[in-house]
Amino acid sequence: MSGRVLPRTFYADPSLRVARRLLGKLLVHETADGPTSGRIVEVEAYRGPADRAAHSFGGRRSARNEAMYGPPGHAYVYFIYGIHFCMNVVCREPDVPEAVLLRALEPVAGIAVMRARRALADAPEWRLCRGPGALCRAMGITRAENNADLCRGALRILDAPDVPARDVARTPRIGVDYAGADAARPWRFAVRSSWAVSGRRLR
DNA sequence: TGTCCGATTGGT
DNA sequence: CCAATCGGACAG
Repeated sequence: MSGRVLPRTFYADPSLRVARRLLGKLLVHETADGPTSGRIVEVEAYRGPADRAAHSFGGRRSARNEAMYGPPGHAYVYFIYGIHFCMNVVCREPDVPEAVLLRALEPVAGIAVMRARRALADAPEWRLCRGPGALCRAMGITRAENNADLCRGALRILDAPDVPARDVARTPRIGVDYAGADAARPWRFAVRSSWAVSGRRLR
């Protein structure tokens, strides 16, 4: 599992740009269970105080979303529906709360470990990291990884070839119908050719 | 302190 | 379509 760790400057940009560029990169997590990794194939940009769908909408700041206000290149992990965790990558400089939600990966390494963690009988590989909650479960990402530095440590993102524009789809974000006009903005990015992408089939 | 509901998932 | 399951956000 080699490859350069993405430098902090990669994340010090608007979430829309970071989201697009994150496609194709490799998320790695080394735990006591063993290493797991996957290629990022679906993400969503959350754009800060002006974005009704963002946890930082209106400048909301609390213990839960504090990581969003921290330096770029860190994880923002939150607990949702009493069951699942979701992982975001924090963007931009401190006090500018933008982030990118990781929604799906193509499993690359540690597939047996992922399958064991998912506790889904005979889960096919393409299902292991499909969806933000599923991805965290398979990768062993929980509350403990909130605020983790992605540039050094057990949870990190490695550089890998960019996905060409013709293979990238843009759609509205999923599960944010409450966000009014912002619900329709095309801030979800997904790799068309990937079988691991969540939701409805892309074109 | 009490109520409401979510950036989800998997099974019916 | 719906239950699972809990803690954040906000009203009072």
